[in-house]
Amino acid sequence: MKFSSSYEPDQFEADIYAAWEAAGVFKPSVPTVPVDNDSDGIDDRFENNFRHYSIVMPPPNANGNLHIGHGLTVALEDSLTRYYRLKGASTWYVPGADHAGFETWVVYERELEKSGHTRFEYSRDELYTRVWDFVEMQRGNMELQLRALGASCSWGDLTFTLDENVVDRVYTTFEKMWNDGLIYRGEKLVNFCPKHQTAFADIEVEHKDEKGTLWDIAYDDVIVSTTRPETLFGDAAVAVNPEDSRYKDLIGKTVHLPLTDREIPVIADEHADPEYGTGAVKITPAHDFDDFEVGNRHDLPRLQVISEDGHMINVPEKYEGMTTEECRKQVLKDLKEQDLLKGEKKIVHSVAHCYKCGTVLEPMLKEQWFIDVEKLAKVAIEHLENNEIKFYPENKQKVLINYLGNLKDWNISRQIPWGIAIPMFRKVTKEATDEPDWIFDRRVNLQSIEKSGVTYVRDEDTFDTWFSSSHWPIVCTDWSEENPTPYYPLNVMETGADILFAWVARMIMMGLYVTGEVPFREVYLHGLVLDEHGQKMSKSKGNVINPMELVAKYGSDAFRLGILRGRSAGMNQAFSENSVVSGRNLCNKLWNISRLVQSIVDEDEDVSGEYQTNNQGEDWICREINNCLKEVEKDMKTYRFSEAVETLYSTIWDEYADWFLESQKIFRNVPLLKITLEHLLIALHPFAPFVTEAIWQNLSWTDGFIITKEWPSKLVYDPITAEQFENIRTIVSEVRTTLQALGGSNNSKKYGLLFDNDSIVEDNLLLIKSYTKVPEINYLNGAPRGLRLALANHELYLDVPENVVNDYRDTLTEKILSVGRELDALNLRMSNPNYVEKAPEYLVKETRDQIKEKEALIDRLKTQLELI
RNA sequence: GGGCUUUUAGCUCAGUUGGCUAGAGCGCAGCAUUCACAUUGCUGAGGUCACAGGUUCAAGCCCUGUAAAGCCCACCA
Repeated sequence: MKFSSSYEPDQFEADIYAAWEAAGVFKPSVPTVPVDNDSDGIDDRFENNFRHYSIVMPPPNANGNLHIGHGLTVALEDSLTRYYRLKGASTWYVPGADHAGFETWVVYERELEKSGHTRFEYSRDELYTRVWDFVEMQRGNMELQLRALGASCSWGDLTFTLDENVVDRVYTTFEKMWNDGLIYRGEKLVNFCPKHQTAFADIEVEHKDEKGTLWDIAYDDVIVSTTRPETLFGDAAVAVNPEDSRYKDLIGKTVHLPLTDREIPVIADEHADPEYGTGAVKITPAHDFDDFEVGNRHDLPRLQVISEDGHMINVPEKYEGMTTEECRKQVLKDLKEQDLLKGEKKIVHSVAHCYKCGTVLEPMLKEQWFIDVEKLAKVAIEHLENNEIKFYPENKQKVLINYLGNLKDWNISRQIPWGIAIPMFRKVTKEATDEPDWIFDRRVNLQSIEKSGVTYVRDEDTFDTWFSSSHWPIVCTDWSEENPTPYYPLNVMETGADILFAWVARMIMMGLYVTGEVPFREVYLHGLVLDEHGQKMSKSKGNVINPMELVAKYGSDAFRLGILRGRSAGMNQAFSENSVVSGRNLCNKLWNISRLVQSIVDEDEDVSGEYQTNNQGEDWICREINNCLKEVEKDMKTYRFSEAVETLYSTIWDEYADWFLESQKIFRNVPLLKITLEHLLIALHPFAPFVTEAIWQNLSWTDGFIITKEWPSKLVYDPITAEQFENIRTIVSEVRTTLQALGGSNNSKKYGLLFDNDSIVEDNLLLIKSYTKVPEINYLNGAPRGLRLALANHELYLDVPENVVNDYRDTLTEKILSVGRELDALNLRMSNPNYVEKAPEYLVKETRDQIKEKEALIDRLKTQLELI
């Protein structure tokens, strides 16, 4: 006997994981590149879908630790992987690590600052090397944590987002897009973080409502309203609404720009809202997104008055070099002195912030690389509307289509050194007028290149990480034009619902652009893991749960079972340690179940051979296990993880342990015990990989690894006999309930049972005795006495003395009343002719049968009451 | 301003094409104790399914509206 009395996860987990890895069981069993594919008459596509199962991990930050969301991701993805592996598919779960461009850069820059240095002391290339080393030092942590969570991923295929093949693929796509005219260099307003000195894509910007002030400033006869007086030096016009009668006469004239000697035109534009402020608005094309558009419509000059580091430039000397904040104060003061400040109002408006440091973002005129997304989005929408990708939850499909329909061009330039260098070189030889201003070249290790006597220097920017990660399904599966792997498209993309737009949308666009196919067949989006009160976890609130601590405390399986509990696609749901405790309990229960089965097997060592069923309980458990397997299969197909776990939980605990195993203490059926336990272990394995493998390795008769076994086939049993077991369960339950209802303590020790002619009871005396724990069951000699079990309707009596029976009168009366109420409801339904006519026949028949049953039950209960 | 989601037991959630007496885990109350497991077993209490209408023989589920909570998108100077 190798089983200790409780399951101790830390005694097994590390060894088991190491053994799996050593045995190579995580690798796909069918090669990932196509082998010579002889025609065997089977449709390749069908065969591919049938035999391969591929899933890639959303790459965790190589530099960080896993958080609770990663814990959920791994629990979901690994359960799928293990399930399909058991189902016989060649599964390929590709792990990844993210260089996390901006995130990591922020961390690194903080380290630099701590050591008293700044980014300006180093060249871009030096910084890149330094960050690389910094990340390299940390990288192992994340991988160890994935192992502790039990991720059965193919480690040899781990993809880092800066791997050579990733960079190659990204450059190939970029070159193709450049040649296709989908990439352009544009001077546009971009959201710029003055602290981090980089631009962002629209999607990375965090808008927050903030209190601000709306000032009214007199520009001659026109009073404009603005929240940013300091930008007035960049004004190119004043706009009024063409329908606004107040200003009609002014359109086309000029007004004097305060604090300067400039005159600017008054223009008519829809942008000006007559209802807002004074109805006249100053137009600053270089520092406001709306104004930029207005400027384009009216061909206005873009005057930049704020530098990238947030200081005033190109302004009257007095203001030159001030920060925007200082300048605002000074401008307001000067305006007031000249009596040009006509009013102020407190307002709440939405302000763009850096999602990392919270700094207010400055709209900044910059030359950047943009992707013209219109065509890409259009193709993506077509495929989505064609239902080529199935979404869980379903509604995200529409949400995504809607998003893609309104997408603006995508800024892919970032001014940070940590990332994939943009492979573009700018012409610096001025005389070469015939040559293009920019050329594509992969030699980004060079700062400058020569081409037919012309010198070009490399753009120092790097790619937005979403640009490279939009290739994730392609690069992880090593797809290529020459060798399109059967593992692409992925069977499923599992990731967070919060990055539907940032990542999923872009993977779809890029997958279609590069391969012509959608990158995955299904998408499962998980929601946020909230704390137990439904609050978002955050460091500042101090409610962050570290998954690795829970793994250490309760075991990896317990964590996985716990985090899957009560969770459904796309929903932000609460999580508490309780659910992990319940998972831990299940593991221990299964361990002890196995311990008991093993002990029976040990005692009856010589029994072997095929299983067969010999009594009601045995047929019944076969039926229940079959149902459970069917349910789990259905749940896995529809990504209902929580339900799958719940089904297994109750089958293992409430049915196998509480009913079947108890019966097996009397009837021992070793072959059946073995096969049923194996079935349950295999079925639970996707969710609780370690404890099931630990048990598998400890059982005397099993061999190999459970991880590579076959998903159980259905058990053979007799359905009629199985159903008879329900009788026994009803009898036992009624005995228990009645004993409890009698009040007092130790009832099950005090009273025995009496039975009369009743084959079910007679055949199962020992079993009933064992379940109910009554001291004895005797044949009833003479007239019935005690309490007859009226619900179960069997010739079985609780042998209790008359005074105790009397105490039971109230319970009985109450029972008669409640059954009577149910009967009334049924009769009412039948008295409705529409019901009898329109409801399906089987329902009407069912109602009739139930009425009969209830009537009979009331009769029995009444008879009994009279007897008392 | 547009869109999405949620509202079911004390808490966290199921309830898949409408079908009768709405489920689970945790928590709570009572009973049990040399039994594989106290990380246990047995029993029980607890719900006008947010609200108001409507469709239907039948509504937690479908439709309309209201309220509350949360999220996303958008240029409000």
